[in-house]
Amino acid sequence: MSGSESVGFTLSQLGLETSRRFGEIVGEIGLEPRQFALLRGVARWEGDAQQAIAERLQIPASTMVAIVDHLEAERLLERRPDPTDRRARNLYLTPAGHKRLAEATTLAMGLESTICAGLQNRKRDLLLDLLRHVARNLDIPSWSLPDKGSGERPAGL
Amino acid sequence: MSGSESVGFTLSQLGLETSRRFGEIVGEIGLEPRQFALLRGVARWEGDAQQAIAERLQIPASTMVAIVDHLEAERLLERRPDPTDRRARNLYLTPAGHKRLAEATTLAMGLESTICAGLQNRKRDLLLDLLRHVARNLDIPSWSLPDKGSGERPAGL
DNA sequence: TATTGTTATACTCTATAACTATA
DNA sequence: TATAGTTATAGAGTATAACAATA
Repeated sequence: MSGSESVGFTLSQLGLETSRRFGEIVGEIGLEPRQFALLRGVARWEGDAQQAIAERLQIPASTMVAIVDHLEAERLLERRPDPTDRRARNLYLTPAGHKRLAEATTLAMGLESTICAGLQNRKRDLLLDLLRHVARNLDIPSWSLPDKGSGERPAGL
Repeated sequence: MSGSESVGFTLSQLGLETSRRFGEIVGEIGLEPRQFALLRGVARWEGDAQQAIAERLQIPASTMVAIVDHLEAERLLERRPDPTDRRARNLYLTPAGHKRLAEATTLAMGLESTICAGLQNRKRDLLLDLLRHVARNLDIPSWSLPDKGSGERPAGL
């Protein structure tokens, strides 16, 4: 973790730098990483209540309010009253929200290309396999990791 | 970075979890990750001035004061006056500091074992090679990554 | 004038708990 | 009573800039 030849240390460095780069890149179109994560979440669970989505993304309720406020002020998503429960606010992406999410996704794919530059497909797959092995060693639940076509997908960075 | 099959997303997840685990583990012997990083830095550059070490670890001067205060209160390191510059304070590990650093290093090696469990040496080396390739793609300077026996080593997580 | 270490301060981030309106 | 969303608030963490001693 801390010395030479350490997988742990290298992973923590690369993870930090990857997150930093991602934040920098989506920042160019005016998004913070967790705003991007929320746009993805709303796209995935469109029409669900604000707190239901917050819970799945592990965002505290009070923090959620601020993020939704901001994205709503930018007209990227909307709160709509729930017809069957007047306490609840259901979340929907606006057309602008869909567009912004698509842009951010494109940027994320660009970063993925940068990260994997010079790796043949076979080596990239090998790397992913090895990383998934490590994920299991760290007890990272599979639903929080990308994998081949199984059900739930992660909502963001 | 955000979707399935993404190296970027997986790296950021693993990096976060690795750092979290490391913090948890060294926490058991009363250290925070950056306190560990500083102990390592002082061991590596023992006798150098407080700010010189802070700069190498990219710790702001005012933050450094608090960390050194704490470690000095715990008698893990000492400030000693510089005989040639009365403004400067040179840092030294105490015997207890050396001991604590060794304990933390042992714990870090344990985490490394957990991370790499079930990987043959050949696969582990392959993983490290692939991660170094990614590091180059991300312009992470080689001096900040563990590598085979070259000069400067990273000071901590 | 510049630099070392320190202190004070301001700022961000986040979570906790109180509050309202509903259920 | 309990829950959805909101607001207010307090805490941690961190950086910025002012300060005293020394170069």
